Amino acid sequence: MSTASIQETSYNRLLAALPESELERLSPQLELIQMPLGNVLYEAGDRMQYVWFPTTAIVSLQYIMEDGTSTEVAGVGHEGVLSVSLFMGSAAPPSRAMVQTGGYGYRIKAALMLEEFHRMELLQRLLLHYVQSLIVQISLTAVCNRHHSIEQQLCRWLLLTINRQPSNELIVTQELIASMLGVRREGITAAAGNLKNFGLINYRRGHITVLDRSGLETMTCECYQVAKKEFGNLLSMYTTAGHSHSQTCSKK
Amino acid sequence: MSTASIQETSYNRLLAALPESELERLSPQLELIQMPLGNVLYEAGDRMQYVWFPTTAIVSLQYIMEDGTSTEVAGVGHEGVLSVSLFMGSAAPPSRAMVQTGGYGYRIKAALMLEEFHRMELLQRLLLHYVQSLIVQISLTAVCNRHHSIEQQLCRWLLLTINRQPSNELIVTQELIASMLGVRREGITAAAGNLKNFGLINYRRGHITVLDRSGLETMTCECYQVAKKEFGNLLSMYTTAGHSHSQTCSKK
DNA sequence: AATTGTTTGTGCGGTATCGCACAAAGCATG
DNA sequence: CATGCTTTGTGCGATACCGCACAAACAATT
Repeated sequence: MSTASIQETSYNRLLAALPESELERLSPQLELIQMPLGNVLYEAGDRMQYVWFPTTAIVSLQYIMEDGTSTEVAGVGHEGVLSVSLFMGSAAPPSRAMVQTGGYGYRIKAALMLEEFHRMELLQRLLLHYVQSLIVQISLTAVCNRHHSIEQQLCRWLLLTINRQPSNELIVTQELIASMLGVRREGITAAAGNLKNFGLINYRRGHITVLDRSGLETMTCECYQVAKKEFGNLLSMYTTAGHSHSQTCSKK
Repeated sequence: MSTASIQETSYNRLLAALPESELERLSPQLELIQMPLGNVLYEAGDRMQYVWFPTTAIVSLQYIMEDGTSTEVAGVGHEGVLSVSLFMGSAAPPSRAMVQTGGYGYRIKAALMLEEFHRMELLQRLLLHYVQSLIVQISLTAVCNRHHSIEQQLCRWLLLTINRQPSNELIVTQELIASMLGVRREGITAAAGNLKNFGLINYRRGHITVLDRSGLETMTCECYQVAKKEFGNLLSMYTTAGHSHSQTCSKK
């Protein structure tokens, strides 16, 4: 099938881990391709046409921010696969996949790959889809840690937290928030003091009350909106009028 | 079944999204419980006994570092579920789950929940397990961004990258590495200069050669070892002598 | 009402990283 | 081998955050 041994299907560890029978079923669909440096497999939000299994290439998953700057949240080499979101039930990936080290890999049409998942129970689909949202959230955390101020992160944390509960009064100490965000307690004190001066929140020992939600939303970083939207999409997809048969339909 | 409306199963959005028939099958197994503040559902590495669906409680997923300090990588409220690693094929979670806002939730024995996944094809299990490793990697990125120096992060990045390719010479500019790690190019220049002085690496325009791998390993942060081990476990589980029938066996 | 322990506020020097500006070195191309 | 562009090196001051120390405010308890 292929000539150079390093380019054989088995060099991708995931493909190699499949039993003979499974691999035989897939291999007619697998296409050996070059993956040159700088090649963008997909952009965030794209509808993915393929699933890639790198052999010698290394692909970088990058989270792109509004100002165009990007941060790598993970790398994918011969141990992995790209277009993971597809398996998770959402065709639109949260990050860009760009070849960071040129090389070879295999690709297979997304639709074919999805057929392997068509027998999944609804419960399984649902949970997997949630995991996808979780991945987004973790990614955002990584991004936020690198790029945004304590104040912005505090806003994000407050908003995400009150969205999950009925009241707009949180029962937490600044000390606890600090350990959540991985910063000093004094940093939280300072940031909270500012937000209080702006009239966005109020607080006393162990309690924080959100007074102006939209005010917080303007102060926080983009991470909040993205995270919120991600969960919103997930939930609306399952709670409204039954479940679409095609997993790849986009909201348009 | 339960009295207070806010504590009904439907208040957890995932449970609510299940069709009647599915929920009826699960509900006899679901146990309404209190989830008091500070309660630790599981520690990183624990064998999980339950799967939790919070209703009013909020749980924090925390990555614990060697010095005992912790960072939240994600929060889980009524939109989510805990013990996700279980669905992903690895019973040992990468992070601690601690109740951050006291409240209620439902729990179900892990073994029962796993039965819902027993019909999965091997391919599906494999891919899902990989996703779990990916989550770990993303989490580590978040942690590393917050807590470790550019120099440590550069070491980690170099090691993870050369582990994925045959040669120990990378073809990247410092500029590119900087954008990967989300820092200034000058920061990479400084860090690389140090590593060069220590004899750990050598480089020229667009090329970096790793001279002393174990030297880098001593300089990098714990994140590297964790990430490496995570992928190692994943791969060894599928490449050696067939697949264990129980997904919950620990390496001991 | 007094006491006690926890939580929050504040000040100060230290450090890592940033942003910018520009110089030096390296590679490629004609 | 000379030119030109990219990459790497260096030197600032500015800034955000840290670590520590301690004071002030608060709530719970006696």
